[in-house]
Amino acid sequence: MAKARHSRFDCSPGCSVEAAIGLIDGKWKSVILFHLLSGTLRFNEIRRHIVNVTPRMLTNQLRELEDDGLVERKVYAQVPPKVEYSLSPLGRSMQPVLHALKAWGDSNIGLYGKPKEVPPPQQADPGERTGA
Amino acid sequence: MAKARHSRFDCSPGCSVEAAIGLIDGKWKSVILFHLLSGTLRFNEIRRHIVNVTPRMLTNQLRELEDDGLVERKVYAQVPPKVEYSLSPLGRSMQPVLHALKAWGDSNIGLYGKPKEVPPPQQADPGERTGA
DNA sequence: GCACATAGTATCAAAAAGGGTACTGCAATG
DNA sequence: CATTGCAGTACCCTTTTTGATACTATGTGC
Repeated sequence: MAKARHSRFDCSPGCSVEAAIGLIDGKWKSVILFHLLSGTLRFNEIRRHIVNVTPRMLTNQLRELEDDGLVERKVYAQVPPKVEYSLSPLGRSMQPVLHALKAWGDSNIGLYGKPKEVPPPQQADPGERTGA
Repeated sequence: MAKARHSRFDCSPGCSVEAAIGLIDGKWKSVILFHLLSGTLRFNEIRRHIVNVTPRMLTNQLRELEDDGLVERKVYAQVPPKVEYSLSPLGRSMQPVLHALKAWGDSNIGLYGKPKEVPPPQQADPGERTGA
């Protein structure tokens, strides 16, 4: 994220982890990056890839990604505007992360946004807060 | 994981990425998970690991992680309360992601939360928006 | 003339997310 | 007796993020 919303780094070992996700959180960023892994895309192409993203949001996220140096934006001075977005080398270096994320999601999330149910061992009351 | 099983589903491929990220975003979640990778911790231990986290926030994030099945919470009915947090199997399966994140952060972030500067080739005006 | 497509902006609003501080109950410690 | 530590809660507030819509400019196609 462009504005270090994620904490001030006093640098416990988790810092770099946090910093890294800080750059790819945001509702659409990771997805945008993921799509860009496959190649350069134009604004409306991304829009069509990611249903439900409004132009405002897309611009927003793309700008932040650009500001963070993960994405490159190339404008063609044509009459029907043409703007291409692609990963920068830095963005491309994010590939392992994105793949790890996707791999995890594919195997642990039921494609509906929630983690798969882990069958509880033999709990009578799985939802209890275990209050003493 | 290249193809596992095709989710015969119209969700764009980025979905699982987004879902995965959705579970570990939040200002402190990834750091908490990261610390828990090393082993079980008690509430105040985590607090001490992550400077600047307020109890409210910590509870908050831990509860969300618990709700998402990534973290397990174990309460001991002792008099000075004792609560242990540890990764669930699902949370542990996040390890590759967390490590990828950390690896990326370590090599691409200057420990101050910003991506390392990529030395610009020979640009006189690095900040231009390239407006058509 | 009119609509369409491109790549966005502008303007408004609502909802999350994050944050601070004070406070709880109880036992052991000093 | 007062204090400390544990594991949080309660309350209230600010900031950030997300969102829908409508609107811009321009050239092409009908």
